[in-house]
Amino acid sequence: MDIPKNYNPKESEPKWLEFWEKEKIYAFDPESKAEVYSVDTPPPTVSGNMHIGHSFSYSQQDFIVRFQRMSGKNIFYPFGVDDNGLATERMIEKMKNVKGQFMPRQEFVKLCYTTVEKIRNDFVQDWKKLGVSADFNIFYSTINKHSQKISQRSFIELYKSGRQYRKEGPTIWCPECRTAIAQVEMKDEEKATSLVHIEAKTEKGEPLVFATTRPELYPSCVGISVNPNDGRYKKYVGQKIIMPLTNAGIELTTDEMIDPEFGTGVVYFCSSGDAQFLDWETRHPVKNKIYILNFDGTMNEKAGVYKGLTIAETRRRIVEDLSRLGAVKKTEQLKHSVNVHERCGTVVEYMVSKQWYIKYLDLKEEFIKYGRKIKWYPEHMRIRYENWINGLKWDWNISRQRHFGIPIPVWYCKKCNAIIAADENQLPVDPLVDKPSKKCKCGSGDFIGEKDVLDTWATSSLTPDIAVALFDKKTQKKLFPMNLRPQAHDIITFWLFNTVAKSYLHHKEVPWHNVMISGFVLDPYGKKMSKSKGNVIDPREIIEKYSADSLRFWAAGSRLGDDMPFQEKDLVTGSKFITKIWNASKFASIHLKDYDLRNPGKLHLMERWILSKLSKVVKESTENFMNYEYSHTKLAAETFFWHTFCDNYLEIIKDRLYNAERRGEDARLSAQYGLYQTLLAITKLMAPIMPFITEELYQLYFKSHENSKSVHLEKWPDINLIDEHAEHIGDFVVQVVEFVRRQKTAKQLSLKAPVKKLTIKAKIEETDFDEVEAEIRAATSAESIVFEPTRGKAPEKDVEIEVEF
RNA sequence: GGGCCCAUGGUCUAGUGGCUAGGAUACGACCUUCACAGGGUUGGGGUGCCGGUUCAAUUCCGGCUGGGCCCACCA
Repeated sequence: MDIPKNYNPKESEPKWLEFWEKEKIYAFDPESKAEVYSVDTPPPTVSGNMHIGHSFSYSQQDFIVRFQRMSGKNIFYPFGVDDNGLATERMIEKMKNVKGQFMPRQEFVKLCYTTVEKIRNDFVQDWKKLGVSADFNIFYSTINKHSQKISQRSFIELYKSGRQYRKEGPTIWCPECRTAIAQVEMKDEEKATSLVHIEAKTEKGEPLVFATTRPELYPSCVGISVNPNDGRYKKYVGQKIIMPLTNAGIELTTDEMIDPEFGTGVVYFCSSGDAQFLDWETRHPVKNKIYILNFDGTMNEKAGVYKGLTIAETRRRIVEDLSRLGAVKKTEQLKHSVNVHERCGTVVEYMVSKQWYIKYLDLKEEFIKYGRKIKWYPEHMRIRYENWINGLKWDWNISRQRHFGIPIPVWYCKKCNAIIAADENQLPVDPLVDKPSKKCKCGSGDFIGEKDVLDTWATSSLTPDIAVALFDKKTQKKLFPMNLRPQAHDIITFWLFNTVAKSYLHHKEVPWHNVMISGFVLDPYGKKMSKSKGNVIDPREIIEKYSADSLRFWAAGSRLGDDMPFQEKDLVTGSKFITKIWNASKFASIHLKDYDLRNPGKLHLMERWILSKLSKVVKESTENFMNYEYSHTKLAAETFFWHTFCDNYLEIIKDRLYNAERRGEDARLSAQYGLYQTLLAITKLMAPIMPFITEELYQLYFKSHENSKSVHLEKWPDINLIDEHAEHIGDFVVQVVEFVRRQKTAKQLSLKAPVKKLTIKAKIEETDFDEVEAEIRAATSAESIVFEPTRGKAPEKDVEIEVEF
């Protein structure tokens, strides 16, 4: 079949997407005997559209998967979406102009469900258009019934094994929005504040001044500390410090965290709303904590006369009252960064309430051990994982006071307060609607359902289980542990770590054998892209303008794990590559019209040369793909194709292809063989990176000779025809041709301008030269060639060339 | 403040203890009917700064500067 003049990705890409889907090219086959390669695909958050960072990292993982598929593996590549998180909740609130907290939970959840259901398909479309070769029929959503069941079962299992417990703990709270928020919802903000120096007295009546930026928390003060090495205060340590206004007596303790340089070197700790306190408390347990804040940010009765006041009012009043007593010694203005709720800008408070935790601090060493059982690509990313584990201070809080999430599957007995977990066979449950399957041990049938939901990470850390559980037990064994977890480096500490933790707790097994960590896309100046900076790039526009293949080609240009600044002009390279391989294939198809895959008995030296070079490129490409170094494969294949194959090989064999009557049919057949084999191999090498153009070329030409339905089901090239001697002679030919080109360019002559006499001295035997003389003559348009072997004469250069025009 | 990573022509990158540091893009010159003007050939242009190890450093080590991600953040 003829190859048309031009290639149009706008027509071609949708055509092949449809073809792949219809022909189920990427379908997982549970019955296949082939080795399984399973991938724990990251489920993107349903909160808008695919961004450029997604297109970068999903392309990179897809290169690897496509390579593994062509290597004969039975690919398990599911696709999920994450739609139970805060991001989704916020998106729905914005889309529908509602506030979840002011709606009945059932109603809000229903709204989320139906909305997400509607947009999910469009959302996933972006990933298909990128050419991600997932089996989109193996699909899950982290809020669907299936995931709810898995997630709730995980909860119950951990509860029964004693790993899951409930206790009072701090929550990050926004007093303005009156809701618990997650760490990711906070941002830093520089705020001007005043540091108030307050004078207390020691037991013996000596003054002791401490400084605070949070005087409003004064009534909840439960501790006061200095640095153990601070000589100024050593003599007071252990004494009761008498606080002005409240007359509370608080023991002066020491703590390493105190910076003697800051303020006065004396710090007070308040059990309400203060993040510092939480850290301090781990070393100084406090029996009688005082909570003075209501969830709406006002003071409660524990604050005494300040009851009912807001934080700001309390602050002003307390400073006034202390001043009246003469206890305020100084007020310094300073700037510091505080955590605020990113949506409303309110400074967050740490409130104490009942929360569910997974106990895992005792497993740090195990987690590190498991991390070392996994192969990391790139290797150094493991260090981030270990740093995170070593720094863990709290158990894993998995409860959230939110609306749209997977319900925590427990009830509390109204009579005896016992916790009743749901039965596994009644999952999924909503304790606010459903009832336990049996009565409480105390005999009561009256329950209160847990209203909190699970944090999104509690579920997304189960993606291997969720995906694998879509199949029967026998198949599951082949799928788990999975082969690969691909993801970006920003969530090593969340998603990756949490998944290892859950896998340890449930299976005593690593969730996957390999992880590949992608980098970030930065803006053209190397800065982070963010919506607020307005420097984001929409990958859909890039695909529209340049094609998905070009975008993927660009994504293949960065080494795994490296961040890459985005510059639109870099997309041009991919488009040019497409044009080049299109035209080269067009050329080949013209000259291969009468070719029927015959293997010529004897190969011409230039064919032995190109096939030897090709063998090395294939070997290099294969090794690099096996090590997740797709960028090296791309570079090797690209350079080989453009320079070795197009610039030199094609130019050199033209004479034999066009002039069979003069050069002989055998010479032509040899060239056809080299042309076919090499171009087919290049097409296959590039198929994982540019799935569309390679499919187009395969379908247009190669398919009639090969027997796969798609290039993506073809066998990965395996060619081993290394011939060092042929390479040496072939390289010599190229060297001569390039030298003559340079001479012509220097004289501003056409490359086809005839050369009167070409004189070559080289360390090459005459017999070898005879084999390639005709090639040199044709490629240089030389009228006469004088060749002289230099042999043992040891000239300065291996090759000396003279050109006479 | 801590951890990890990165630093190569204007821009994006490859690579190496020693050949003339490779490619892409941008730019200049020339070529062009035989696959390709979204082309070909060719040219100029580069190892962030300071120190150390070494016969020799772009490569190894230390520091600095700049950038990225994560963590902790000042009572």
